[in-house]
Amino acid sequence: MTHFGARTRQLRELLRKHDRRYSLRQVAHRVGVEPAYLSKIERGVTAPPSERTTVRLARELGEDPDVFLAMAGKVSSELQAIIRKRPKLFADLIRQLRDAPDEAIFRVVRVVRDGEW
Amino acid sequence: MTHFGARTRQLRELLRKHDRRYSLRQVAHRVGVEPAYLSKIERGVTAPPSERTTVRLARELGEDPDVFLAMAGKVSSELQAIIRKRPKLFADLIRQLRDAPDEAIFRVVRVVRDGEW
DNA sequence: AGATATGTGTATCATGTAGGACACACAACA
DNA sequence: TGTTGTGTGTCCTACATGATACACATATCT
Repeated sequence: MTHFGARTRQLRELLRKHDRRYSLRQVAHRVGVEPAYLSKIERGVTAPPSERTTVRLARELGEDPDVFLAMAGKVSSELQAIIRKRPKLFADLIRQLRDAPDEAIFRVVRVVRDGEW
Repeated sequence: MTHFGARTRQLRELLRKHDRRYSLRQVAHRVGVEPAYLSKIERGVTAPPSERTTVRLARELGEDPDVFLAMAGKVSSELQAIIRKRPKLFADLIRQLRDAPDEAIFRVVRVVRDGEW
């Protein structure tokens, strides 16, 4: 398991090869944090940042926010809010799908999306 | 929306009518917190307690832990862990079901449970 | 060579989270 | 009437979270 910071650095350095505006300092500036802080995050000296900062970082680096949040050990507060509105239903559903193959979950998404009920 | 503390007090006082072991002090003792703390929780003076304490309280009062956690503004860390393992899949699924009627979600649970795929 | 940019070490801080300790007033009970 | 139990007010605290500020050495342009 490669930690959150390592992944951040990896993405940033990849982008940097074609665009030198992806220095640690410039990314930190665009994301709205101090360079020293981003440095510590990338090296894993500090725990991953807040949800807000994690999402900004994800957008900046072209990563999926939900995936990036997951690597940061978090679940989007938006998703949590959806679950909290109908806790029993969603808790049952999620536990039910815990060991289901990706394909099965994806099928559910598709079926619901296409309203084939 | 009746807050977490009010609901706790309500459940406790209901149980107390038939069993005087459901005094605030005794419940607090069994749950493992100070009476003064539980008092503050029930009156909403303090924010809802930790996940651990919330779940103990739920069990003590015969409430569903997921529902109780939801009232406390939280989502079980167990459920979060499941989501974090496949963030894209679960994020899509949950957003997809945000506005679905209860019945539709329940049907999904049932279908997956019975393996009718 | 000089200016500018880069990553990092060290120190510090504000706020939130999750409670514990203790005393007090009141009610019930024997 | 004393003892026991009950709920609550006040004060305090340990730890985690989420960062900032600043200085410094090094690397990169011009």
